[in-house]
Order: sequence, then structure tokens, then C-alpha cells
Amino acid sequence: MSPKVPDIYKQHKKIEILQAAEQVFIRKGFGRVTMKDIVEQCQISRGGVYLYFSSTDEIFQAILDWKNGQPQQELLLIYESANNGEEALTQFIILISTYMKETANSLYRAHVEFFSALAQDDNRWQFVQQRHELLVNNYAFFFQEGTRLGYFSPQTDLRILTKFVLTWCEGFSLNTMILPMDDLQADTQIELLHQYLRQMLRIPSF
Amino acid sequence: MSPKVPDIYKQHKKIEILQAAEQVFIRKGFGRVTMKDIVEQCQISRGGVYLYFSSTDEIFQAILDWKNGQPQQELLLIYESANNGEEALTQFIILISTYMKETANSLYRAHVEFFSALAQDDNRWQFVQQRHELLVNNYAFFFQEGTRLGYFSPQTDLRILTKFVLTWCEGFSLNTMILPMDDLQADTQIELLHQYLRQMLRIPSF
Amino acid sequence: MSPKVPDIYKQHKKIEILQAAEQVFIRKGFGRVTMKDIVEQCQISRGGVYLYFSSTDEIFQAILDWKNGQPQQELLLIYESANNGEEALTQFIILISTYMKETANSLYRAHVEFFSALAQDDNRWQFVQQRHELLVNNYAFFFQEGTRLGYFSPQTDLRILTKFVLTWCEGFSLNTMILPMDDLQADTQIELLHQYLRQMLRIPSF
Amino acid sequence: MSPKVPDIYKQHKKIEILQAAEQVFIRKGFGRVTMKDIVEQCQISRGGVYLYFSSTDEIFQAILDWKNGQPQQELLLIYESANNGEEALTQFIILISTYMKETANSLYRAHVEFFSALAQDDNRWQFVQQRHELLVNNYAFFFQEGTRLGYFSPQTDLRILTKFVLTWCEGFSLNTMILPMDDLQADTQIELLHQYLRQMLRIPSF
DNA sequence: TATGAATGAGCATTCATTCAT
DNA sequence: AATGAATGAATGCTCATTCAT
Repeated sequence: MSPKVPDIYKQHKKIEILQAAEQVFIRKGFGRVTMKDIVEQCQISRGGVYLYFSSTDEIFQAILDWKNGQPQQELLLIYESANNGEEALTQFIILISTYMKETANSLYRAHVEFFSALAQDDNRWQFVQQRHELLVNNYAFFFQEGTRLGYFSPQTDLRILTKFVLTWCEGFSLNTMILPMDDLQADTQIELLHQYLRQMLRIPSF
Repeated sequence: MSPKVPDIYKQHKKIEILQAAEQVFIRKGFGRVTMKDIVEQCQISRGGVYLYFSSTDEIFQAILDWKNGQPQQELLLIYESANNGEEALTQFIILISTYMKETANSLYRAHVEFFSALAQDDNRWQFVQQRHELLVNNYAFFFQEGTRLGYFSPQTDLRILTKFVLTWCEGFSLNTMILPMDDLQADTQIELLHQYLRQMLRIPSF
Repeated sequence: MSPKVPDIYKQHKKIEILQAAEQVFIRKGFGRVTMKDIVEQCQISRGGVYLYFSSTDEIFQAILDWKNGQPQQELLLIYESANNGEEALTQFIILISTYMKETANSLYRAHVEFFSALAQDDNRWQFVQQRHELLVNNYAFFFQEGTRLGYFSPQTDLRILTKFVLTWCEGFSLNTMILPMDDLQADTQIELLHQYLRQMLRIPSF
Repeated sequence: MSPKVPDIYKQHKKIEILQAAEQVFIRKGFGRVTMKDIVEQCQISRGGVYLYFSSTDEIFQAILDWKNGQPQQELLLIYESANNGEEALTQFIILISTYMKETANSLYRAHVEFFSALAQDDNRWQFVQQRHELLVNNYAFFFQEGTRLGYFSPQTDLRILTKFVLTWCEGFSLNTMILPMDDLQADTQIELLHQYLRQMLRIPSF
């Protein structure tokens, strides 16, 4: 009756499956992925996968949870190398533009498909919303920390500014999926964002 | 020799199907829609629908084409009622915020799902890209017209500004699908956009 | 009540359909032919064809009947140019080898498919058998006529010899469909048949 | 790691399906057979059959392959009981006439339909041709063996004679499908073949 | 725990046939 | 007589899910 196999083993097996499944989702998006795809990538039997997860939905969500457990530390590392607001902001811009440009070959495609396919009565909206909340907190903290360090003198509420920026980033990521970089004029757009933030954060000249 | 039933009839029938299908796509998104759903909504027989369209993909694309055939005239109507740049911009903001807030219950969800599910070797990317191009042209024309009328004195390239704004709008629409308006702080974000545009278009004070 | 359109018109229309359908059957064989194929080839409406025939089966059979109405006169024409048994037999061999080699691109393929697909309880076996009977009669008559003319001195019953020859021809036609002429060694085989007949008909030397 | 269910099991299951399918093909010919028919005859689920074969075509071809794997040994067994050419030839005639008379209730019908329905661009012609080649080799070997044993003194190339005989047999099999034995005068025709072979093989009188 | 053969519900698609015009 | 849009039964095929081993 008592579990013979310790939870740690189960956890390990689960992660093994998630890693394999992630590759599938990156490759095929969300909706076209079948259990067969995942099973084949895992090198585990059909029934085996079902012992741990009972649908592609569940697996995908588990991947997102798992990834959330590895929060972006990179943002705050900026302050270890930047000596002033200008430098910090520049590094910030470089960082997020790197993220955004990767979307075409990342889990992002599947992610967008996943929640745009969510039925309105689905009970996973909460999950999606919490994820978004975490993201906002993470980014807002970057600006707050910059302000605390005297790098930024924001002329507006930082949380709302963060949301504004993330909204733009969301759109940019989406467009990255659709358009060639040229059509998007990616770098010029990013430069506009850079200017905007420089101004909104009223970075002291020096 | 001449067709008893003119092409206009076929066109009408097609549109009948598209209208029904649109309801289905709004309700269920893109990927979960089956021909059966559409057939049932149409009140036409299985074979009847196949007479006009041969897949959900084709129907969805036809809906987008059909909608594209009714381009947004509203943007340019603004200049018929607005007396100065400030008024024009305000009306512009109101208009797009209306559009964006509607996304949750519109075809937008299905649209996002449609292209995020597009396989990389799909030959419909071109279609999606052309659609985007049209949108950019449409919006850019609004700003150009405002400039020609002396309402705006843009301090930056209008086309790139348009893209920047549309990028943000894309993100906003997406977030509208995910988040309750409150979490999104929709109006406050829109206000930020308003300020940004007011400044970038250097609307002359009066 | 009385027919406004004379039968002659109906006949003409029927033959129009049969001619078109024959092309389809030659191109596609029997089983893969749909009413749509025939309708498209005819340039007549779907319903129009149904006024005259109600299935592909019926059409195919009508084609065979129609063709049967044009019996092979060529066999007997041989006696108008041949001056002796040897010449008659040679012309006979040339004639049938021509027929048989044509099978790949003729109605023969469809014909074989048609009756091999005939269900055992089908009431069209009789039709097929009558057709075969006609064929035997036609060929037997050639040999009888040759005998009457003193060209042949058959050492066996002519009717059974005819059947034997036709059996071989049937197999040869079939193989023509399957094999390249080279593999079949067509001409060498035909030469064997020639020799066999020369002997069985005991063509007087001269 | 090692498969719990060995390949032998899969092979067995395949053969189970083929046996059931063969009954269906014998009963219905080739073209009218649906997967549903085969599924029902197998007493296996729809998906179950698809696990092993993905179309009726594939199944039919597998049946032919499987049958080919059991080559006709009977021909050569003749030489174990026959004491001279006359006896060998007589047994040969009896054997093939038995084969040919069975065609009406055998797979032959389906076989004829199968290849007469083959589209010209089909890649299975090769398969059909190889099958024919095998058949020729098999029969030719019989005559060669008889010659080696001194039973036959052929006055013509044995391979071409084999082809000639097989051509006739093909036609006879076909006619067996179409005609009642009486109309065909089967035994009399076979007697003609017997005489012909006796002569061509110049069986030494004794 | 783990396996993978088997299941069968469910959707896509075709096509002979009808019928209002 | 002729049309061709419309029908819906029938089939092919896939895939999530189960279960005996």
C-alpha cells in the first residue's frame, strides 16, 4: 500500500517526459501534437506516459509550470555590471530583444496557440493569469530596483509602465512569429522603445 | 447554355456559409472547429458545404479575405468630425481601444490560433504577411493624412511609428484575451499610449 | 402523352453519352469511373445523363452492346485479298496480333475489370456469355469460310479449334496489359501460334 | 527493453488478418472490398487492422506475397511418380487443369481485377511483373527438368514454349470465370493442349 | 511500475441519386 | 428535356484511452 517508489523517482520520470515533450511542442506547436508524438520522443511506452500525465494539455501545462520554477534571474544581474541608468537600460533592451527574437523557434508559438485555444469555460485561465502576474512582477522589480539604486527617476507609476512595456513586447513577440525581421523593422522599433523608456525613466544625464 | 443560377447566387451561398462559420470560429477558436460544427451551424448538408469549401482552413481564410474586403473606413472618417490634431488623436485612441477591447468575443482569438498553428512550411504565411501589410498601410495612411492636414508634426518616420503602435496594439489585443480588464489596467495603459502619440506627433498646442 | 421527342433523338443523345463515356473508361478503367467523370466528359448535366442511364454499370454495358452492333467485318475481308490458305492465315495472324497489342490503351482493360468485378449473383453474366458466344461464332465462321473455299483442311473440329485459339488470344491480351512487349516475347509467341494453326488447318502446300 | 511480444506474434496476427481478408477477396473480388468488410471478417477492431495494414491494396498485395512464399512444389513432384514423358505430361495436364478450373472460386478473380484496375502510373506494375516472371521460371523449370531426364526432346526453345502455354492458361483461367464449363468445352480444349505439347516436346514413343 | 496491442468513437471526405426550377 | 445544387449514406482513417500481461 505504501509507495514503494519514492516521489523523487516519480519527479525525475516526469521531468524526463516534460523535456522530451518540450521538444515536440517547439517543433509542432500545440494543437497538432498527439500523445503518439510525445511517446515516441520519450522512448517510453504509451501506457507509461499515461501513468504520469493524461493528456497533451496536462503535459503542456506541466512544462509551463516547470519553466516557471526557473525564473528569469538575468534581469537583476544587469545591475551587477551596469554602472548607471543608461547602461542598465541598454542592457535591458538588449536582453528583451534577444528574448523576443527567439520566439519563432521557442515554446512561445505553442504557448500562444495553447491559450488562444483555451475554451472560455476552461479552468486554466487562472493559471495563465497567474503566469502573467509573475511576469509583471519580475519586470516591475527590475525598474523598481533601478529606481532604488538612483538610476531611474520615473515620471510615472512603474507598475503601469511595466505593463505598457510588456504589452508592447507581447505584440513584438507575436509579430516575430509572423513576419520576417525586415518587414518588422525590428531594430528600429526596438530603438523607439529604448528612447521611450529613456524618457519615461528620466535617466539623469551625466 | 447560360447558367440558370448565376454566380451571384453562389457568392451569396458562400457568404451564408462564411457567416455561419464565423459564429463557430468565434465560439470555439480555430483548431477545435470541425466541418461538422460548421455544417450544423449552416443548416446545410455535409456535402453541401463541401460544394463550396473543402476544409476548415479554407473557410477560415475565406472569412479573413471577406472581412478584408470591408476595409476600415472609420479611421479616415475621423477627419470629417475632428477640428484639430488633439481631437483627431483622441478619436483615434477611442476607436482602436474599442477594437482591441472587443477581441475576447471576436474572431481575433481564432485568428491568433490560426497563424500560431501554421506549420513553418505552410504556404499561407504569405497570406498572413500580406494581411499585416494592409493593416500597416491603413494605419500609416491615417497619420499621413493628419500630417497633410497640418494636424500632426511628426518627429519621427510615420511608417515606423505606425508599426510601433500596431505592435503595441497587437500585444494589447492578446492580453485582452487573457486578462480581465482590471488586471490589464486597460484604460491607464491606453492613456500612456495617448500621451506617447501626442508627443511623437508633436501636436501643436492651441 | 405521346412522345414529343422522337426516339431517334433519344438514340442520338444516348450515343453521344456513350462516346464520351468510352473515352473515360479507356482512360480510367472501369471501377474508378464515377458519374462525375462521365458527366464532365459529356458536357451534359448530371441530371441529363441520368435521364438516359442510371449507373456507370449500365453505361458500360450499353457501350459494349453498341460496339457489338458493329461486328468485325475485317476477318471476312481477308478472303477478298488472300489468294490461298497461307496468305489468309498470315493476314489472320497479323489482324489478331494488331487487335491484341492494342489492348493496353483500349476498352479491353475496363472490360476485364468489369466482368472480373461482376458479383456471382449478378444477372449480367448472361450478357457476358452471349458476347463470348458471338465472338466464337465470328471467328469460327472465318475458319469455316476458309475451309469452304478449299484454303484449309482442318484435322480437327473447327469450333473447338476456334475456342482454343481464342483462349490463347484472351491470355495474350491479358498479358499485354501486364507486361512490356519484350518480356512477353510477343512476336515469337505469335509465330508459335501461326505454326500451330498452319499445321492444324493442314494448309495444302503449293 | 526487449519486446515482450515478439515479432513472431505480429507476424501471426498479420497472417490472421490476411486469411480473413482472403475470404473477403474471394467472395467479393477486389474493388468492392472495403476495410469495413475485412474488419468484420477478422473480428478485430477497425483500428486494430490499421495497426498492421493501411489499405485494402496493401492487404491484397500482402496476400499475394504470402501466397508466393508457398511456391508450387507440386510440379516437380510429378517426376517422382512419373516413369516416362507421356506420364509426366499427362500429370502436368491434370495438375494445371485442376488449377485453372478452380479459378471461379479462388483469389484469381480478385487478382485479375486488381491488376486490371492498376493505374498506368502505379508503382506496383513491377510487383505484378515480378510475379509473372516467377511463374514463368517455375513452369519453365518443369520442362527443363523433364528434358534433362530424357523425357522430352523439345523441338523449340523451352522458355518461349512455357510462355506460350502460360498465355493459353491465362486465357483459360479467365474464361473459366466467365463461362460455364460446358460452353467452354474445357476438357476438349485441354485435350488439344495436351496433343500440342506432346508434339512440341516430341515425346519419344515407346 | 511498465508495456504496447487493441479498442472504437469521431471526424473528413466522396459520390450516387434526387428534385425544384 | 435539361439543369446542377443539394442530399446524406457510406467509407477511410486517426487517435485518445484502456487493459491484460
